[in-house]
Amino acid sequence: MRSRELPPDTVLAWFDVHARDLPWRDPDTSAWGVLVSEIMLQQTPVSRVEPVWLNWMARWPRPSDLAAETQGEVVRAWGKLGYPRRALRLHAAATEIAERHDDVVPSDVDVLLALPGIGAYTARAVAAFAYGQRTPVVDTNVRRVVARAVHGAADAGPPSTTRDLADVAVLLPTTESRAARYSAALMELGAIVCTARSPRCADCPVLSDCAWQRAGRPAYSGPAKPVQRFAGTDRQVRGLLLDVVRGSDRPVERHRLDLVWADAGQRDRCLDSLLVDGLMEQTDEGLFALPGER
DNA sequence: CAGCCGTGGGC
DNA sequence: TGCCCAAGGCT
Repeated sequence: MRSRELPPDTVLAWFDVHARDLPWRDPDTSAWGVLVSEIMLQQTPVSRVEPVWLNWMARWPRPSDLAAETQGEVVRAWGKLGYPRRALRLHAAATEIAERHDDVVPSDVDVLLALPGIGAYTARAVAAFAYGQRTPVVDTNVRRVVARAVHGAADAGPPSTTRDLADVAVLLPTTESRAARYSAALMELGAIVCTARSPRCADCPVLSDCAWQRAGRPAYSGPAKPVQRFAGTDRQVRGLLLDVVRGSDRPVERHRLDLVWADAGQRDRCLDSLLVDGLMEQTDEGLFALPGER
């Protein structure tokens, strides 16, 4: 099955010319490097990931290198990428890969899915981009591109993994290597042309085939998307607390943490949740440190 | 499955 | 400014 709106030849030719030169796209990048990039890129812009990824790969070129590190060092190297539990999960995944997969990142989607921090998107991204497999890779960019070009809608509706995967599966070219590259191309199209706000339709390779364009670019009519607050949430407070500990080379006193947020109840709750998550530990003297750095 | 989990940049 | 958005995953 071929898509009239997203023809592989057109999309691939565009990608050949316009693909960004990202370090994890270097042909020499290992499957481990691809996996690390995909975890870091979850909900995080490319520009912030690049320097951290370069440092990370120079320091821990194999899963076993990361597995040998303390959790605290890993959380510290994660820096301010956000969602630091990803760092712990990546460390746990590296440990499993080192111990149970002979230090080789699995290529099978179902095996990848069993690793911590790897879900429907990341498993298929690794299978496609590290191992060249033909499998639908569906992220927010792809969902938007398909919603517009194929379905004629301004944006994708609520995500449904099963439906989204089937939706994209029928678009993939038959040839394995072309399919993998096509997946990367759809993501790139969504990232730099078919963007969420003010899409650059004039630069789009499939403008003349686009169903949304054909329909006169109607406004989004689906259900309202839930807006994520941040200011004042536990997420913000956790971030502030962890930042204090992450920025210190020795365990910090409770008083230092009390300074970052006035509401003692919320502060205590967040501190406790950080301890429960394993992002922090308390020393015998009652000081706070990154895990494994007591 | 809806809500939660960081952070910063653009408009 | 406040809001939206950024290569999601987990419970």
